[in-house]
Amino acid sequence: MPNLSTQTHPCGACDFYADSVWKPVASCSVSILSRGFSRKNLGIGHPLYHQEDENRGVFCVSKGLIALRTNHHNGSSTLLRLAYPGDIIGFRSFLENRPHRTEARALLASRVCTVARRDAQKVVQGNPSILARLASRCISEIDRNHDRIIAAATTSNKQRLTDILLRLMKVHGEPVGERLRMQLPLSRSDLADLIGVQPETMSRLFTRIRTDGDIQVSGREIQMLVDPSLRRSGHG
Amino acid sequence: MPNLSTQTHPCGACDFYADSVWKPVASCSVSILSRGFSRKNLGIGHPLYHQEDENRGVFCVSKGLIALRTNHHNGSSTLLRLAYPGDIIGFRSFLENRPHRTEARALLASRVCTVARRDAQKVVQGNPSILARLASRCISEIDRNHDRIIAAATTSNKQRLTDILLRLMKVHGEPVGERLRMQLPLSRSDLADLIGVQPETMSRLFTRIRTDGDIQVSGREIQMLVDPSLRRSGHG
DNA sequence: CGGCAGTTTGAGGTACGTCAAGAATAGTGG
DNA sequence: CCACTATTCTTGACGTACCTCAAACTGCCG
Repeated sequence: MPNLSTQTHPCGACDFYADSVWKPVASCSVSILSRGFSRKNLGIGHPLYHQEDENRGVFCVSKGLIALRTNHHNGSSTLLRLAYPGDIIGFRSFLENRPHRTEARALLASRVCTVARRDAQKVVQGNPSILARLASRCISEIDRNHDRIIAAATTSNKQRLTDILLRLMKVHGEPVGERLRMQLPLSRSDLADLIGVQPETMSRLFTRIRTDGDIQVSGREIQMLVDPSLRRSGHG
Repeated sequence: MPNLSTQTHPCGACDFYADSVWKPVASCSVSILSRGFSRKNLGIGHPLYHQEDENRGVFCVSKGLIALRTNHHNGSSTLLRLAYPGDIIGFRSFLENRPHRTEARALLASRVCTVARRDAQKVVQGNPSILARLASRCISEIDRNHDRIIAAATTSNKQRLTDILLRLMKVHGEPVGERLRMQLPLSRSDLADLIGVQPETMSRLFTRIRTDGDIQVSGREIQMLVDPSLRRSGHG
């Protein structure tokens, strides 16, 4: 039975507490936050929510990797975002009170913290600075989207794939001698959905990257030098 | 000399007052809002702000059409948004307290209302529901960006240009007999920057659309049937 | 051993980028 | 009103990259 007056913040022990959207929750509201708080483990491939689902709250990735994807009528899909620990997802449907427009699915074994919709609304109403932090997350998403739109318009698909591999390596890579190695958390199809090409083209892009020699590719295992000075390769 | 207690809302006479982000301003804060409020006319091609400029406030388009564009190092540029009356622009740099990442420039003779940065901050702090409305505008921008990313990945450039022309016609078109006619507010280069192709390709896309026969093109003058059932043409 | 999903490879068609030149348009000044 | 210029737009030619359909291959699991 928790003591309401001294109740600890549910995110207090989280690595990302300093930047948590829930950090500004005042002590008197911590009990509401705690009431709506729950944690959930997701195995690889398991969904957190589906497209068109009603919003159940605000989700925060605590561990692993979540893919946000929209499925199209013709069966294809587009990968819109990779959500890492510390990232908030589901905030659009929460703030606009509408169904999800993307599905969220674990690419790696993941852990997600949820603040149930009703309680999240109460806490946000009682503390505007949470809304300010949510707005900041919105703006980060806008920035990411703009970067992606610009990259799609100005950069070759091969270069964009290289950029993605470098970014993934920074997060997932582990040093092996003077190299970095990672197990790709994404299938070729997922990468194709991320770049916006067909799976066959993605396969051919890997062929071209492999023959360039800077990046070693063997199935989902990727290796490269620790500090690859390969941002040069032009827009081909 | 305005009577502070009964001061009228500066947006009160605006057509978009019902959805204005400043509508929730309480009567006691109207004086602050009014203090920071100014209106400005922009001739065609004139800038509202430049890329890298410090934020001067929150801007609301009152009349005309504003293009938000990012210029790249190599001299090219990408058109990220067309802002119409009622739209808020410059909110990212305002909320995040950072320089603009886009430039804003009038495509048509325009009028823009500004709430100066310092006063806007005060008013927002005093009324969280304004922040909620700003967040809602952020989400609209995210939705637009997602639609664009999806369209770029799944739709042919010819179809995307057709979609843009239809959307522009809804706003700018005027009936002439059983047809709609408009003067394109965008140059071929601007449209190329919007779709993400080269100007030469944009010219060829127009050639192909013209030969399809559903849309008549003559320079910047576009005509089509009032209710064109031409959403059919596939992804060719 | 036999499926099965994910991936790769091949062949042919289409569309886009690039460089280049030419045509149309708008703006300017006489 | 015309001539002139600058800009914008169009067209051509050629190489590259992507899409589509198809088939073969891989690893994995039953």
